Amino acid sequence: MRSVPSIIHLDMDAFFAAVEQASKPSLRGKPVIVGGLGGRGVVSTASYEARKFGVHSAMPMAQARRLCPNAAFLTGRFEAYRANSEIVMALLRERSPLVEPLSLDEAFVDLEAGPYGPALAGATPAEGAQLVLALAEDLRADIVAHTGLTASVGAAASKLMAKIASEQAKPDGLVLIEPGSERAVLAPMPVRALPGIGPATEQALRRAGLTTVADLADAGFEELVALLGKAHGAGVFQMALGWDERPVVPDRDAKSVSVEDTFEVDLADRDRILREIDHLAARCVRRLRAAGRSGRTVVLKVRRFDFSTLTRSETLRGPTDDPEVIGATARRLAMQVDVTGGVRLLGVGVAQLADYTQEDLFAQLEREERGRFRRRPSGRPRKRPRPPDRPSAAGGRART
DNA sequence: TCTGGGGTCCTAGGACCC
DNA sequence: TCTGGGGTCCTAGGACCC
Repeated sequence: MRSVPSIIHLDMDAFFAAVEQASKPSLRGKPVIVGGLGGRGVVSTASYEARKFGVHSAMPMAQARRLCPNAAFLTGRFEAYRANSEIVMALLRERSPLVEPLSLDEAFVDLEAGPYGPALAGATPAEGAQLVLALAEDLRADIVAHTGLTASVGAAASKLMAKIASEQAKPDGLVLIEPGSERAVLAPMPVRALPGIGPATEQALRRAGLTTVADLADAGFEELVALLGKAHGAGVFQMALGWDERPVVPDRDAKSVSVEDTFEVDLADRDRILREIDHLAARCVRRLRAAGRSGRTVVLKVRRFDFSTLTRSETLRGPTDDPEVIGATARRLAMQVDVTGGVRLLGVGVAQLADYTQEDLFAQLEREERGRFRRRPSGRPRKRPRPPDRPSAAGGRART
């Protein structure tokens, strides 16, 4: 691991709410809550003023209203957030070409690959740390100057520790973790401080008597793998030791595109459900095409009245960006789902993405195939009838 | 007060192939 | 007849993150 803390993690403070406050002075210093305003909305971002009342992300909006009735409640304005995000990301890229955005408001930057890389590489650890601190403060000031928004920055020798540092820096702060001090810094922290450990993993670890990161390190590789499975267990053990060699990777291609809608009132009518699926498919395709991609696997997501959520997917013979094909596939999948009692959410997504195909030959094939089936004399089953929860998959592949 | 929307990665079983 | 073993693809679900 490097001896200079030249990886930084930047996290904008209460980003959506802060953008609203920056663009509307009357909101400054007041609680602002951004999220879904409908009956089933949740909080997307709460300003720090609102957090004092106990409001936080993912909280149902109705609860937020009870806790903080005098807040300004706003729906998201994503164009504004995206515009501010682009300004911030551009400022990061001035510091290094190695910028890895994690979301609109968060990114890793590897300063070693930037203009100060040589200086950092040639520096003693102490000099290097001083230089990183100066660069990070300059960055934070630059962001305020260009956007009026504050950011918290963590600097360390790895992504893991930079992320932990930025968490400690919030809000509007800068924290540097000295290379070599990783284990000592992590040891007293609760396991939840490690990225990738959520409520379920925390519970599993607690049942085994492990509550701090030091406990994880002491437990050892074998026990963590037995408890959490191969990949997760091994990853958690490495993190517990402060060990992380993951590079900062810019320009990661999306692996799936999806859209979903939660309805104000559950949908019970099958025809209405099928119409909604068509709309979702059209929206999904718009996003797919905007990204210049096409997809081979169509995924339907259904959340029922009781919040039970299931997915059904079908892999086509080739990638498509045809809304007719994606819509028809999703509708077909919907016919396999029991919707009695009602549906609160529908989603349509596409995975196994490929770069845009000019001719979209596979969509043609899919259309021809459907046409053939329609012409088939009625009453005759096409091929073998599909079992209700097992759509044909291998059969399609064999004809490719 | 019931619980958004957009993603990522992992696991596990069955099909299929050699 | 009590029956391999590995690799890959597909599907479903779950945990997690912002």
